[in-house]
Amino acid sequence: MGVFEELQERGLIAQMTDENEIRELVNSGKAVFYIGFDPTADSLHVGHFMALCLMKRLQMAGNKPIALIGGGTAMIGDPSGKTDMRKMMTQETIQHNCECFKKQMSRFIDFSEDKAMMVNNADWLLKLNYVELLRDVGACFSVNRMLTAECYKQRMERGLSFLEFNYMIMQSYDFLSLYQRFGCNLQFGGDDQWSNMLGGTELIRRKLGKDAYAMTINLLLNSEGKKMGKTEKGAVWLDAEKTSPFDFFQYWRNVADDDVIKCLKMLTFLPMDEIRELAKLEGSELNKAKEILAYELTKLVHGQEEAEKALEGARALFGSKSDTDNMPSTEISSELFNDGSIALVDLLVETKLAPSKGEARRLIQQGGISVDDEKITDMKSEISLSAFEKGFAVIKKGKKVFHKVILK
RNA sequence: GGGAGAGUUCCAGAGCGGCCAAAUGGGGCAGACUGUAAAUCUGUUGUCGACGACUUCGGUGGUUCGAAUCCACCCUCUCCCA
Repeated sequence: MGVFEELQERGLIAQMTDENEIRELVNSGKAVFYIGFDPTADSLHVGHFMALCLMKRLQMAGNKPIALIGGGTAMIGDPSGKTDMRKMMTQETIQHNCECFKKQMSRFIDFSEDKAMMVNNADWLLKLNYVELLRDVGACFSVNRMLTAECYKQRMERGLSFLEFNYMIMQSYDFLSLYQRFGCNLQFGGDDQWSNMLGGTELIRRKLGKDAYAMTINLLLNSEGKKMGKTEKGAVWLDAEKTSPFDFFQYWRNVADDDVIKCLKMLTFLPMDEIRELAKLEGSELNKAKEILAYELTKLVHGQEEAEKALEGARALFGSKSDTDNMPSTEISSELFNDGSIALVDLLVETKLAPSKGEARRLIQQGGISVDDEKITDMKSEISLSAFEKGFAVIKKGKKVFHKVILK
């Protein structure tokens, strides 16, 4: 079984320009392909992670990946599938984000010995001359055709600026450039990129009379059809500073029953045989599969050590043992105490368990807060220094959020 | 360039001089039930020294005892005509 078949079986493949050609290229291990990442934030998130996994899978099969960082395209902003216009990003922010991306990517992909490359499209896009580009590339695009592209559909109702409209041209130009520089004739990406990618293959055909191919992978959607990897608080980041390994672990530990197997298939490197076994589990047994999913992903993103810690921490907490070593924590100084005690409300705000005192009061009133396993419902409660005799206290918010408060 | 309309709290979307911290729905948070799942039901959802006070309805000024609501100018967006 080739890598292509494996991708297929894992449910990753969404659309392709030419199945046979792509299968051939990829399975023979001779493909040079690229995936683009626009630095729109200072950390990669789960969506990027899928693409990185794809890269890794193909790299393991002998193919050569090019990671394209979109320092140039980020200046434009991809309108695909977006309902609103993006805020324009400053050049400094983009530069900063590029650096962050680079760092994170090198952890997943092996860039040594020319086994993979990393390039930034700012290197060629920013130098472009407007009129030259129009004559060179603009002539190859039909506005009529572009307007019918799926990715602009939502925007046709709410408005699309000329700036964003050009995104497709920029991405197409990238593909052309990479083809010419590195012989890259394959582009992969999320399914929302399909139109943009087709633009590239067509540009190459028109300009060079050569064939290039594109393939998209399915977006990670949950059983309700919403994008996964997002929480109310924003994306689930790969940066440990932005999403702690414990929270990351918990996110996957808590996926819906219907989504576990899909996630295992699409996001982990577990052999398919093993996944098929797990797929037989039913009811509460599925919790095992969830635990494996969470562990595997945390291991991939944060390393084995962090994954073990998160797993043990979670087990201890939910298994009512008293292991507090791996719990998210906040250090507070005794200066915050007045006459040997601090209002619980203030403590909740201090630990960021509640964004405001009002919210903190509500949590307490509704019975959502316990301190050292003791439920507290009086919103005027004070926590005295004596509660910290062992050096710390554990606050539990709701059913799943644990937090250790350490006294300094 | 001409004309028409819109901008409200996390989102969608009511309100069109006082009864508005602002209907309703979604989302979030918490409670019950459970398997750290889903569904369901209940409560809650601007801030604070909290039966009260303070700051919010694109921005800046104005009218008024009183403005999200009326007026002027500005900004942004949508639509129609060119």
